[in-house]
Amino acid sequence: MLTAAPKGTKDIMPEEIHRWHFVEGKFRRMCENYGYKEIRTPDFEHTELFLRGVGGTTDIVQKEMYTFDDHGGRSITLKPEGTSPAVRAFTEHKTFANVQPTKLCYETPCFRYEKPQAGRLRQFHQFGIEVFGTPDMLADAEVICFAKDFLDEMGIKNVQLEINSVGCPECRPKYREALKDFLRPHYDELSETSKTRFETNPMRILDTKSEFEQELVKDAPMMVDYLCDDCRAAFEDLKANLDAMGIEYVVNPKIVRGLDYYTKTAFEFVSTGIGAQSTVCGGGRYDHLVEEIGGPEVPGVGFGLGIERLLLLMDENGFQFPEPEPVDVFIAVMGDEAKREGLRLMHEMRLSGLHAEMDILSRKVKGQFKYAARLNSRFTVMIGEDEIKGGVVQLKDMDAHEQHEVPLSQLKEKVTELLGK
RNA sequence: GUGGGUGUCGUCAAGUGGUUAAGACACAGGAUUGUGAUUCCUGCAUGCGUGGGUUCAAAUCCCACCAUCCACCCCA
Repeated sequence: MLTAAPKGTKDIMPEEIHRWHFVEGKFRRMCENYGYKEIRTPDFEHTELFLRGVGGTTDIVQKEMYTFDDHGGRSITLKPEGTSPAVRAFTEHKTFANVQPTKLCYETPCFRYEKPQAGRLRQFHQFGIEVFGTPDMLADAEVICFAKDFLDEMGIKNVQLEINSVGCPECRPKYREALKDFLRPHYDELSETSKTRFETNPMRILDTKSEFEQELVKDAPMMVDYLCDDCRAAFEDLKANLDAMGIEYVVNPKIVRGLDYYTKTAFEFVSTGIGAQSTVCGGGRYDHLVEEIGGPEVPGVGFGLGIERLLLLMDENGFQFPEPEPVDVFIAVMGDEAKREGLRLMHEMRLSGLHAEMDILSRKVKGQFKYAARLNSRFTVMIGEDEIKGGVVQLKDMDAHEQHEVPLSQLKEKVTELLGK
C-alpha cells in the first residue's frame, strides 16, 4: 500500500515525460497563435462553486467530487473540471471590465471519484480554453476550430466532431415538458435511474445506453426542433461558420453534456480508438454561468480536452514523438586523478551549455563505454594518467566509431564545434 | 456503486498439491588493471499480491482483503 499510488492516479515517469512536454509545448504555441492567455487557478475551490457552476443534479456533483472540510471549517473540493474556476477567477478579478473578449487557456489536473478504467482516472489532466464576452457564434466556431486544429496537429485521424444545441432558459423548459409528455406513458417501463432523471433532468434519458430505452427514445422530440428563434438562428449561424471553414461535423441531437451550465452550442470530439471512453474533447457555450456564480451577464464558450485520452489516441494513430535530446559527451575516467579531472571537465562543459555525463558508479572502462552507449552519447572521451600527462585526449564519435585527437585544453571547444552548437 | 478478467524476479514467462520455484530478456562481475558487438563463465525470488484456513505437504485447493485491467454508469 505504501508503495502504490492511490487508485486511479498515475505517476508520469521520466521515460514518458517527453510525450507530455511535447503536447504541452504544442498546446502553448497554439494558444499564442490563437490569442489565448494562460490562467492558473488553484487545484481546489469552495465546494459551493461547483454546486452552482456544474449543477446539483449532475453525477459529478452528486457522487464524484473530492470534498472535505479544511481546518477552518470551509467545505473544499478538488476541482472536477476547469471551466467553473476560470469563470470564478474571471469574475473575481473583474476581468469583464477590460476590453472583450477575454480569451483564456489552461492546463489543469481534475479530480473525480470514479472507478478507473481505460482512459478514465481519478486524477486526470485537461487542456482547456475559454472565450468570455461575446454571444457571437464566431467565438463558438473559433473554439471548435482550435480543438480540431490541435487534434489534427497531434496526428489524430479517427475522431468525429458532433454538435448540438441544448437551447437556453427560454426554450429548454418547453422542450423538457414536451419530452416528459412523450415519456410519461412509458414511465413504468423506464429504468430506475431514468425514473429519477424524469424529474431532475429528463434530457439525460436521451443518451441512455439501455437498448430498450434507446429504441423508445428514437421517436422522442428533439431539442433541435424546439429551439427558440434566437437559439435556432445561433445554431444555423454556427453551422454556416463551420461550413465556411471546411470543418466537418455531424449533428447529434442526443448530445446533452453532463454539466448543467451549457446553453446553445454543445460539441464533442469522439473517437472509436480508445475503448469505451470515446470523448477526447468536449465543450460548449455557457451564457449564464458568470451570472450564476455572482458576476454580471457575460456569455462564454470553451472546451476541455483530456490529455491522457489524447496521448492514448496519439499512440493509437502511431504518432512519432521526437526523441529526447541525447547526451552530448560522456567522460570516461580511469584513476583517481582522472576522476577529478573528469569531474572538473564535466562541470565546465555543463556551464557552457553542453550535456555532459560521467560514470559515478566506479565502473570499469568497458562498463563506462557501454553505459555511454546506453545514454546515447554522441561523443565519449577517455581520460587516464596518460592523457593528463600528455595533455591530449581521444574524443570518440560514438556513431561513426572514429576518434579525434584533441588537446585536453581544447576539448570543450572541439565538442561544441563538432556538435555544431 | 454493479459486473467480469488477472495477480510468480526490473520485464516477459513456465509451473494445475510432493525433493533446493524452469527459461528468456535486462542488470552486475569476469575471460592477462584502458573502449560500445558477438561468444563463454558467474551472480541475480528461503519466495510466488496480502492475511487467514484445509493438508503430513500449497505458488498450486478454500475464504477474505488489496491492487490492476475491462465493461456498465458517467465523462476528459
